[in-house]
Amino acid sequence: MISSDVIRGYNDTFLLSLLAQGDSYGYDLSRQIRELTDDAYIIKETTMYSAFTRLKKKGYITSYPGTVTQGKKRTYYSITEKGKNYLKEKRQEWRITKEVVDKLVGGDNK
Amino acid sequence: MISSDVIRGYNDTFLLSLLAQGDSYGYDLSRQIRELTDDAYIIKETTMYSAFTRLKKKGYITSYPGTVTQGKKRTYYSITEKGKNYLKEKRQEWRITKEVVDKLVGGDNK
DNA sequence: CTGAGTACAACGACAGATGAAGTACTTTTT
DNA sequence: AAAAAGTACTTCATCTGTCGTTGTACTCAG
Repeated sequence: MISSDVIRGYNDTFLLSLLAQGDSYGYDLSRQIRELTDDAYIIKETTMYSAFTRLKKKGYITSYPGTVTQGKKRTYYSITEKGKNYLKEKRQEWRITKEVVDKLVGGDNK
Repeated sequence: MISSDVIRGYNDTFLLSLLAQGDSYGYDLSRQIRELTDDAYIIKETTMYSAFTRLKKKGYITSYPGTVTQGKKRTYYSITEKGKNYLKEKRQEWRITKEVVDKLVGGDNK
């Protein structure tokens, strides 16, 4: 199980990437992450909610109250144009990061 | 230019990976990193030297004074067996991390 | 009525990265 | 001969994202 610390700073990008496919709320996004990675990565609740705060402050997402279906009321999140641009940059950055780390971690890793 | 924060936690692995090819000293290792990545990643001095302290404390490297050739005296570093095992684990981890992030950053990134 | 699941929030602690500054000696440039 | 640039390392305080703990609040299955 990959630690969140390993991919530090990319949690924001994960959330934005999922939100780019449609509005959603915290609990569901964390479930999506877990399922997409076959339990290889499970985002911590605290990590996720502090990410939302950060993303909102930066203007990358907006939030609105959702319909209460189960338990506590949901908060839905929506990606903004600014958020989409940031996501684009991050996707580009990830491509370069991969190459850089591959070279340096090296060891003929097949 | 990739920030060290992006690949947080992997600086230790970079240094170990280079030391696995032979003993070296700080300044030279930082130069190797810069050249290997074509200036795409330049490790900060403070980041590197604090990494050495950490790696020594964990028993992944040992150090010994080198011959003074230019300026201040060099400190050479050597990877230990424990360090080699850690490096192996990290290389494995990186392979998984790449897959996980690829899935989550997604967006048909070509 | 108890426990598991859904859904979120506040708080303090931690660790790696960073910026700024300093030490010390050598080589190159002006 | 003085200044600047390069080599090589150190100390210290600060920042930021993550993590652990705890708490709130409601629903549903047994």
